Amino acid sequence: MKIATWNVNSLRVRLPQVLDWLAANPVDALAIQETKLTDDAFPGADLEAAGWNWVHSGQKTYNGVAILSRHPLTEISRDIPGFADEQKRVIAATVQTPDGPLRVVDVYVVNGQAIGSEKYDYKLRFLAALRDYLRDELAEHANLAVGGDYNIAPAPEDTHDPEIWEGNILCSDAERAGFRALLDLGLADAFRLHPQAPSTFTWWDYRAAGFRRNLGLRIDHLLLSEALAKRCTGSGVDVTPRRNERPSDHAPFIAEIA
DNA sequence: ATGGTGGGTTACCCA
Repeated sequence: MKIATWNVNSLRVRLPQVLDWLAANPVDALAIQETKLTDDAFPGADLEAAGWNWVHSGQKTYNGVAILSRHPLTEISRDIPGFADEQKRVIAATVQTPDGPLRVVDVYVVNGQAIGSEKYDYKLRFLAALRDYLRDELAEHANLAVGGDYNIAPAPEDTHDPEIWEGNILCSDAERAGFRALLDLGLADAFRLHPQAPSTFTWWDYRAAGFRRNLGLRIDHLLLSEALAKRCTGSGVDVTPRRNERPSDHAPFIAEIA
């Protein structure tokens, strides 16, 4: 079984690339972020024609999250219960795999813009609410995978240059503490369950030829409950879609579960 | 060290 997460930066633009990628990577679940579409504009018919079930929670221009699977999707939930938020950043569904239910939470964490800004404060509040939500999800679902764009590089080695990034947005102590609090619930960072090449990233700035020079960050993650982590046999970033024409600025991250 | 790009929209936008 394979689970993946990918920030596509506009599904309107990236749908052909997503369909191509899915054809080559028939994962059991794909968590998509930044669809930037309202629900009525979601390309559900195109996905269904290719054999994919889907759930989506979107809005105009910004944010928007979707889960795709060839298996049935049930127990669909949107947003973080009890956390008032106009922005569409969270969706969850239970994937009815042949091997049993897999709970998938898809999250697009707030970017935060700059330390000390209003958006940064919103990010920290979002992370605290997410932790409480995932605590409850874990209590109900043994097989829980939380995929998404967390907009946090967990450690200095998750940046191309700690000299530039340490203490900066996406790398501040408070953001990293918010991420660690998720791990402390009993979730494992699938990336770190297996050996990885140094300087492996999931996002590269469009500017300054960031991808060509591998000036990236590892900010997209799949967190696995203990039961899934025990069965995780591999994980890695697929950089190939980042080489496409008109690519997303993020690459997919995949975890394989036995 | 700076500024660069690419989504979206037509904004003092957001990443």
